[in-house]
Amino acid sequence: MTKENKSKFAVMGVLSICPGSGYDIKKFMECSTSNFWSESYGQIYPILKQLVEEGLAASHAEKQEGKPEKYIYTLTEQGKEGLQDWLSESVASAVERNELLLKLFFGAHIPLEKNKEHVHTFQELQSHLLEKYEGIERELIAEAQDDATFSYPLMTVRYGIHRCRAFLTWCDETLATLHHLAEREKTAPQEGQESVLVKRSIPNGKSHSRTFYGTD
Amino acid sequence: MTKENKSKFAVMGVLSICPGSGYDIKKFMECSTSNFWSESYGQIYPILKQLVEEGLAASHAEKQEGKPEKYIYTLTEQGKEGLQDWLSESVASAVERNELLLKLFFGAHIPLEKNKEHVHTFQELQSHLLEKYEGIERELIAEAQDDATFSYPLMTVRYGIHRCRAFLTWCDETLATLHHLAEREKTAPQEGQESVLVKRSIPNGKSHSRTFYGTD
DNA sequence: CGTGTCATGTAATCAGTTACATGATTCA
DNA sequence: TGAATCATGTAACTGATTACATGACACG
Repeated sequence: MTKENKSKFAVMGVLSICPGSGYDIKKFMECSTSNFWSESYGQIYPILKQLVEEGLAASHAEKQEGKPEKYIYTLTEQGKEGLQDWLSESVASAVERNELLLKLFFGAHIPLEKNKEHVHTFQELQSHLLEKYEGIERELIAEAQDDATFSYPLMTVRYGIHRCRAFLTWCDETLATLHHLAEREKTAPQEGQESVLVKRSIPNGKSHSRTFYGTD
Repeated sequence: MTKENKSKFAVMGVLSICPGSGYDIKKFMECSTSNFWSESYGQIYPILKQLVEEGLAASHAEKQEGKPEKYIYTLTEQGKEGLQDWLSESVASAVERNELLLKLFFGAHIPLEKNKEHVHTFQELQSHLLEKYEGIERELIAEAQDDATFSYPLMTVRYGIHRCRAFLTWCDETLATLHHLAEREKTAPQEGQESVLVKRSIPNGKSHSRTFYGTD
């Protein structure tokens, strides 16, 4: 199988539990999968067209009262099979980029307070997310009682909750470290504007560059 | 400031602590920032050229014994300032895609065992990562004793450790849920191949589509 | 009649990976 | 001589966002 596009399966997944228009798909994702997946119209509409061409979905126009007509897409049997095949395939784990960590890694270049701010902003974000997830969790637990189907979305929310809590713990720890570092800085001789990191950089290529933190 | 490219600052960051060639930058990232950031040559070399054009870096050729010549890049004063400015800017938090969660969300479409496999694979990955991070942590703790500079990379490793542990907890929990679901399935009347999710899908657009799990 | 929402689409652009092309040097 | 590593680069392609263009319909 040629390296398939995940967006396609995201769209098929939404159609599988709720046939609808491109517009509907976007709306669905925004309220249901937005914390781990979203698509723009620029992706959705071409994919929908492609799905029909490949016989994985079928569309029909539908008149609505008081609203413009829309094209409802439904997965074909072939489409359902295709989705199931993809769902069964093992997950390709990609390394995700993290801007916060990138900034923090080079944090010695800027005032300590700035780093604290970054962590603090992240902390607030995570605590809001946690609240949001816990709200969704409550709803889903209720629904999962009589319909086991809801257990799956629930698992994804639980993932978010575990992650949020871990990040909040890390924030506390990191803010404490930063605070501790600030204490040290006060007593130790001042380095001025120029950061320590820059000073210890290797001026020419002769010296074999050292591993800064890694294994491998 | 026009929406700036993060790759550029990643490269500048590496140069700030260790001037070197494009090749060196790649190597550095592979052993130091690979769990939250990496770049390909296709990005690095054009960026290096661009940095020189913008006066943010300077390069000079350097002959090496037993190896081909290489071009060493060093940040200029302007480059250092540019980096510091970016490091001080607040972090733009983007929603990251998660293929595992996408598959799990639609997990009701496939046999329970398949979902277990996905979680189990993820579990193994996380436990290997945790081991790796803990190894790096030990090294960095030692180094951070005499050089506070290493506290920053250490924070990024701690982030990884907290996250790994949370994910491992989630894996245990989720595997238990899946196990529990399997027990239920045995006693409950069989649904056959067709999944419940598909059955409860809304057949036409008349019915206002319900929120499947979300707030907002 | 203007604004807001519903609805569909395309074009331009950007970001990023992969594959490819080249070549020096060392070592078995 | 051929493989391995060091080293630099480009071209093609894919993936994805953003901006843009269009238009129906409702409501104030």
